[in-house]
Amino acid sequence: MKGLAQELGIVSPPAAVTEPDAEPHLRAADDTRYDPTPVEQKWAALWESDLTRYAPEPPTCGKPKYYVVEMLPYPSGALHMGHVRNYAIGDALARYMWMSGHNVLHPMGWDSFGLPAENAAIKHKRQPREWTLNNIAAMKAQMKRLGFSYDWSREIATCLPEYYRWNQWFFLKLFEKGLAYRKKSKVNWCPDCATVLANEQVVDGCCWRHEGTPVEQRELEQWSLRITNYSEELLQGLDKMEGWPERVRTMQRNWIGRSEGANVDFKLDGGTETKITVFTTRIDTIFGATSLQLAPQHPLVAELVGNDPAKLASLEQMLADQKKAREEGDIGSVDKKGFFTGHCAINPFNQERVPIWVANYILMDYGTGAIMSVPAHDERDFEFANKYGIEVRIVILPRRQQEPPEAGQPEQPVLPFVAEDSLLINSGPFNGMACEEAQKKMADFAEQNGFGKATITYRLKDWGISRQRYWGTPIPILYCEKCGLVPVPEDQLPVLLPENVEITLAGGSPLTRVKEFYEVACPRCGGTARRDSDTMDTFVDSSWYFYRYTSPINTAPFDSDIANYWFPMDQYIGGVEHAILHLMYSRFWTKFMRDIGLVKNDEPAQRLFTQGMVIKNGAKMSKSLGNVVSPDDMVARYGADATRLYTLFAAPPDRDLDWQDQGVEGVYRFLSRLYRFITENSVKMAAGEPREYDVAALAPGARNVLRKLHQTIQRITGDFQGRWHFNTSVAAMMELLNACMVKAELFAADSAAPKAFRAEVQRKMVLLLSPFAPYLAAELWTVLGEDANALLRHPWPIADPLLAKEDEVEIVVQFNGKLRQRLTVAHDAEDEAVRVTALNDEKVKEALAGKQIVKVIVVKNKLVNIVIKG
RNA sequence: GCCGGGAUGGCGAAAUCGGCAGACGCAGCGGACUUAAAAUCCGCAGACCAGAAAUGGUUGUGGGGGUUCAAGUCCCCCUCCCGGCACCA
Repeated sequence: MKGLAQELGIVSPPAAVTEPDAEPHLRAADDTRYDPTPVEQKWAALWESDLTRYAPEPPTCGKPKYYVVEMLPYPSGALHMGHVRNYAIGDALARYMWMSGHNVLHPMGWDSFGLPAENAAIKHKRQPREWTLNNIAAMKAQMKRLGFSYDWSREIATCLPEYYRWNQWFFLKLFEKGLAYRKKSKVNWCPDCATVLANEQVVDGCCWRHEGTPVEQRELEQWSLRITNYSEELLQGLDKMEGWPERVRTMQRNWIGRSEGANVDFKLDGGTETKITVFTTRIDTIFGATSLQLAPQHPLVAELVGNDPAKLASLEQMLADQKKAREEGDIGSVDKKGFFTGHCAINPFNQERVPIWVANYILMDYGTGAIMSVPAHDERDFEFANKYGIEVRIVILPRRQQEPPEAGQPEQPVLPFVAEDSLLINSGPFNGMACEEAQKKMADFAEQNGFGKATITYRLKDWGISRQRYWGTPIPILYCEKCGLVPVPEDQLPVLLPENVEITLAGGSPLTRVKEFYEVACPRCGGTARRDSDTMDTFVDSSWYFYRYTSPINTAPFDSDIANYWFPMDQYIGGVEHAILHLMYSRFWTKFMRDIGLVKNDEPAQRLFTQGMVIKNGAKMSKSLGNVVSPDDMVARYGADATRLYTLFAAPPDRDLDWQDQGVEGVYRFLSRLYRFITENSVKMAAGEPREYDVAALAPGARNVLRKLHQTIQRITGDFQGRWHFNTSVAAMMELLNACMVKAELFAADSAAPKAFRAEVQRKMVLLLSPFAPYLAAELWTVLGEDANALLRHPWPIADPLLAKEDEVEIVVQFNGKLRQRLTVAHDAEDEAVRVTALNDEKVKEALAGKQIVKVIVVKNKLVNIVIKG
């Protein structure tokens, strides 16, 4: 299969990864250190020529499948260290899985639509397509140089028609099922992007891409996807997703923001049938409602306010304040303001008249945009009521205060009093009920009498996907003068994005200016129609790309049978910044695909891993801070292996990593030592040569090295199967090498140690190294006379617990928990024997003189603690 | 305010089950090799006190309390840092 760039006919040759001459001091004439560049380039070239090297086997191979994906990058032009870290983690895991007998799928692709390409087009006068494809070529070259084990034959780029036509296909399916709909509404508009943003893309009132650019509210008609149809399932699913970090699950729960309550209709006083529906989570306090509060944008406000100039002015002011607060990002701290409309409504529970107010703290886009205000039992209502002198009526009391211990009035609770572990008072027929019971009974009562019902409200909103930009997937919809809205027939997909379009950030969607695209004949009536000129949010692209990897075919988004073999992903790896956006959208997409029969899984990924950021000098790497470390520079100086290994060694993968240039050097020194250790003492075994040897006959020094080897296998295998703390895996390899170097004579040419023993140590060291530093591993495997091409699927070494076990252990003797003496005893020695040994030790006896022993605690292989008095 | 995650030498960190705190590495110091340097190799190294030294003692995992023979680890309270949500009715 051809490579992607080839297939496309890349406009200019891929930018070579430049490897400037390394620092002179690293390459002195008699420098004995490992020079990674020629070695790594040799293997990179060999691996490049073998396109099926990292291809999975067919599902019938009988091996357990393992599907690991790292989040695909945006092709900005160059990899940064965060990418390297992300991919080094995934690559180590993929290689370990191959070696432990799995059928591994490990693909890579490009999230290649998006605004930066348009900005580059404006700034450098280059076409987004050309710019993007060149970036892909450059970054792919970097990835190959880094030695990642991707099956490039499955590479996808979301900006290509082969891919985005399926976005369009999905859109039509969503439209067919009523899950894609058009609505005119207030939307978030970023003036710098010159386009609309989804709610998820607004951070503190500003654009997620342009910190400090406040998002404006504009009234626009655009396409939305009904992700809210899945609110409940998206929420419920989180409980079962134990392979996902709690942090991400919590963030998604917060984002979905489910709250249980009830809608209640208040009729307008004055005989009309007009109703105001409020949403409340505390219907049990409805007898304490002393006003209704409407959001300034509430549709009824205009009618209630009429043309009273004072009220109109207040309303205007309120809207302006809200806008300002939103732009400053401190909505919560704004002073509560409001005014009485002059109208009242009727509380359906007690037929009381309650005044209707408009208040700036009521949000139109949550619940119904109207609330019943219960000042006694809600903090915000309390504050508002005090300011405007609205009645405060207590309708619940803490249980213990229901029957005062002494005569007299029950003690007043401190207001506002919100505890749900309370009982109702002043609530007519509901008096004496517990809050929880009342909530149910009152909602039922409302429903039976037709003025309300139990309701669940979510904070999650539908996903607005229209973008007024060029570089994205065209929305496959036409607007015909006669037929109205017409979906593009499926067999006419893809709707190709036109090329050579003039890009500006002004004047709405660039596509409206491309006549041959914009103006078309209606497929139904042949009359004049125009295309939807918006493109899709790029989060559509990334919502399903990992399915496409499994079978990039041209008759469907992917082959369902093959997808069902690989899905769910066993492991998904990426940055936590996608916790809500991408990870919520792709869960939604999976559920939709399941519902139309494309896949069987409910969730895309069994396990999710979110790696920490790479920072330097305590701050995120950025050009403006001048603290960016270029992977190319590191690769040129220390090699790909050392660069990757350092990203794993410097910190546990889930924590932020503070980059230190000298740290890479340390890891590089380790690789050099290992290189020298094996090349200078290499033990090659012939094909039929026996690999067995008598362990019991090994000299103590050799036995210690063998023990350390098996302990190292245990530790590294444990890290892969457990917490992924590869920093300790690397440390363990360093310890093993140190142990070998200390006993260098064991491996010298004239060594008395069995050849098979020496070979075993060297071979297993290389096997352990290979998931982390594949180039050096391949080189050393060859040095040992083995076939480096077979290394990828060579069985992972298995630790022998008997060989790993210590014969003797050092235990400590404590007096009341304080260390007093160290003793060496046999491993697993009987507690009683250890106790006797400890108590008979000269130093211990001396220290015990005149003291009374209260108790002696023996912990096997650890310590003896003597509890003394006096 | 609510939720989640953190705080361990000069620095990155380790200690996976309550049992020797500081593995491994960086930086540092001392030594070997070298005309010299680089590279490499060997050794020292939490802090404080005593000692010429070997060594001995005290103290020490953000702060305070508790449980325990024993706490970086478990419980309660507090401080600070990072992330998410936040006038969500």
